[in-house]
Amino acid sequence: MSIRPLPVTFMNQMADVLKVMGHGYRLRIVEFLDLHGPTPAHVLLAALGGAQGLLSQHLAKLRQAQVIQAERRGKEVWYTLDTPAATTILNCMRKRQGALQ
Amino acid sequence: MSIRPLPVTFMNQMADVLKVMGHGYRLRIVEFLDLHGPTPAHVLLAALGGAQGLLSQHLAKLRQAQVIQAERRGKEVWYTLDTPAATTILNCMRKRQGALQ
DNA sequence: ACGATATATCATTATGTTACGATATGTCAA
DNA sequence: TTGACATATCGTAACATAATGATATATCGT
Repeated sequence: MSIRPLPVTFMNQMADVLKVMGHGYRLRIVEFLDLHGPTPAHVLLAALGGAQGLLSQHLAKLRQAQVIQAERRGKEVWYTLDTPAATTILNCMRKRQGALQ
Repeated sequence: MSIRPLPVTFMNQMADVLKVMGHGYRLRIVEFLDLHGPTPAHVLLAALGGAQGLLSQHLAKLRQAQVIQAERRGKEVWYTLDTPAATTILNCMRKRQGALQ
């Protein structure tokens, strides 16, 4: 039972997801959501720092790539991880921590 | 035993790896090496297509991020996957294929 | 030393990304 | 409806990346 190459279009989709996660700030957003579950943006802002507009832009990119989901609750917008792929990649990183540095 | 946030410097390193893999052509290079093992560049070129100089540039990026390793054997340069993280990410993608689309 | 093959690098252009500051929108409470 | 809070978007400058065509380097056989 040999492993076949994945379809090129699928590879390109996955490349987009990897690319979006391939940014320190966004990766920290993803990690925070993985550790703490659904979180409103202002809590992310307090935890991660930086300018409000910048956080919003990064959240938008993660949303576009369907890595996270947004849901408004009153004044707040709550963000949630939307793909188990993100958690899998994080866990892979956690396992490797120490081995790479 | 709760999971702690990964160190920021480590996160940034991993973000670089994800970013480098976040490109369709490079992702296909990584997949090919994962499926076929060590491979000389001209075989990759025949398999993946594109301009020779472009392949070389992408290989250089993957090398810089320590995703692959290069070893000259005579006229050829053989490339090998250098981090199990790449295989883990690929396997994650394989599991998810079909679920995303 | 020469030609052929394999790979890397360079210069350039086009395009995309990031961060910043400012401004706009949405929601609620008084 | 006004103010306060939460979030999103816009314009822009700095910077990074991608692809192309051309050229350079490396290795081998003759």
